[in-house]
Amino acid sequence: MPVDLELAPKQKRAAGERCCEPVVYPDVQREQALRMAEVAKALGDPIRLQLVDVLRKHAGKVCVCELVPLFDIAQPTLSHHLKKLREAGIVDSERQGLWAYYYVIPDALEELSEWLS
Amino acid sequence: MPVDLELAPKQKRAAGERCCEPVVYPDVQREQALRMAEVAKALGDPIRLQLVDVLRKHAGKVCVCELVPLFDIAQPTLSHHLKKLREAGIVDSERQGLWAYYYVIPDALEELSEWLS
DNA sequence: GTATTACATCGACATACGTCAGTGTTATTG
DNA sequence: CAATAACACTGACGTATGTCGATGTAATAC
Repeated sequence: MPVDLELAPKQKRAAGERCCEPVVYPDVQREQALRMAEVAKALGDPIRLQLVDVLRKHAGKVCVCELVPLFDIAQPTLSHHLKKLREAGIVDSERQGLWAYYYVIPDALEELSEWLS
Repeated sequence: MPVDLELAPKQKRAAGERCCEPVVYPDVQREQALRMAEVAKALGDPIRLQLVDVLRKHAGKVCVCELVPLFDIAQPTLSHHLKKLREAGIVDSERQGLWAYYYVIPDALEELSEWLS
């Protein structure tokens, strides 16, 4: 997942010259960076990261009522975090009666994971 | 990298009963989540993610003056992003005369990368 | 010395974020 | 029907963020 991009070689600067030439920016990578940054941003909160951890570990679907006591935050705050994860495309939910079951969307983390490795 | 944590099994709720028992929260995972979330947060901006991408690709050290023309932002803004990456422990820099050279700290992304995979 | 270059820091701004108490919505219980 | 439970949404709050122009700092060129 590299940027298709060549950097100008470094060299001693002559008098009154800029140190480097401008480089063309490839739009190819831009949208991918936007997608991955969105995922990373959603994981950039310790509670959300642990939420994803729990959901991934329990490969099935987990009831919100089981998540609430795991964290020292109010229920609306947890609901807010789950919404953020939903908006980032990392998790999805299913209603069953009174309960809401959350699960990690398969391969949602794959692009970022591969770029990181 | 799992959370050491057991979830209460789901079951039909009897009249007037809560749907699940409270669960003990393990502090073991907490600090790891804080570290990984800090890294993820730093990667949660498309420009910073691309900065890391460029620096990783060019395994050596890259002059700031080569990074500026790659992005459509002012130089102080880029400096700000580099500072964020430094504070997150992802990159470090070296001064050489007028130039500053940035590089990715080896293994800085490893913990998050392994957790994601 | 002065001028110029590379980069960081400062101050300001609008926006986004994490958090909560309160409220609303929907489904189940009795 | 009314009461209760699970969860989402609203509005408010202080704080953090991304951005820029202006300024500061240190090194090189003349």
